[in-house]
Amino acid sequence: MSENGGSLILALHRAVHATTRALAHRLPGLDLTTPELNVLARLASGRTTSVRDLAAGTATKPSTLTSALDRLQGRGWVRRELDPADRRSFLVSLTSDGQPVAESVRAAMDDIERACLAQAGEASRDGFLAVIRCLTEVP
Amino acid sequence: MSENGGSLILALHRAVHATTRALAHRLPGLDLTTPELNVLARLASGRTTSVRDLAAGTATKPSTLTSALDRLQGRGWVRRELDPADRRSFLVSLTSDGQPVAESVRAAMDDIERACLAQAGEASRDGFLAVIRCLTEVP
DNA sequence: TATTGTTATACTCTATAACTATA
DNA sequence: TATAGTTATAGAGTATAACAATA
Repeated sequence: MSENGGSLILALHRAVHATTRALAHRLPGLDLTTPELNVLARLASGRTTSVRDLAAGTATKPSTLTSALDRLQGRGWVRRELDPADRRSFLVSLTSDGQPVAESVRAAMDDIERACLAQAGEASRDGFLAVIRCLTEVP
Repeated sequence: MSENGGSLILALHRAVHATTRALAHRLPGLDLTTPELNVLARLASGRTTSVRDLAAGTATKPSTLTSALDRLQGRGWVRRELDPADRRSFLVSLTSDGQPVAESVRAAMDDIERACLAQAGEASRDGFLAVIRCLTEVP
């Protein structure tokens, strides 16, 4: 496999590209972009969230989410309702049509992660998450 | 920090976005895109490579590299020479102007990684790389 | 006939700023 | 005055296919 570049950050980038392709391969015909996948994965638990929370949780810009949510809503998979407690804000949730789609996305992610941890060893998980966490919080 | 989503893949995506911003912050005025950063980081060691190798090493499409290399070449930082051994292929390398730029990119990446490992513990590195490696190779 | 790299195309993401409505 | 979300804009990435030159 030639050379790895010796950089955690370069390795990180390669992994994102690879998992994006692996997800597309496991979800044929769904034709979902990365932000759409991330939104569905986060909603799969049945949670209702604001756009702001989705932006923070999926590391995408609110303006990117607007169009991603537009597409998901256009497919009938996601719903936006005004939050009665703060009418500037939306409550984003899955529709009954969207629920199984989101679950299949989540299942594909879990499948990849399970296969990966089985190979790398469960013990690797902690080290992975520790490095990910500090890379995510680096100023 | 609200919620993490419990997914290695979502965590991976957040980390990439965060490191991209951290790099831009540490290299003000350089105005480099992600593929450009990756190319410079890979060339920083003085290595000469083909576009094909760069594509594999940075996880970007050859068609993306064409425009990234065009911009780096336009800034006088990178050079493309025909490979005499295979005249379909280019030898891509840094110019003398590009060398210090590439080294500063590499230094910024190393800086982030060092700070991160100091916090997470050197022992985390192996687990991180093991998970990254299998995520990168997942079919 | 296969491979290297470029070009072309369509769609999406990123980043930023301006804007509306609400707080 | 600040915040939530949308809209607008410009530049770039992604994916794919077609293409020329070379192998």
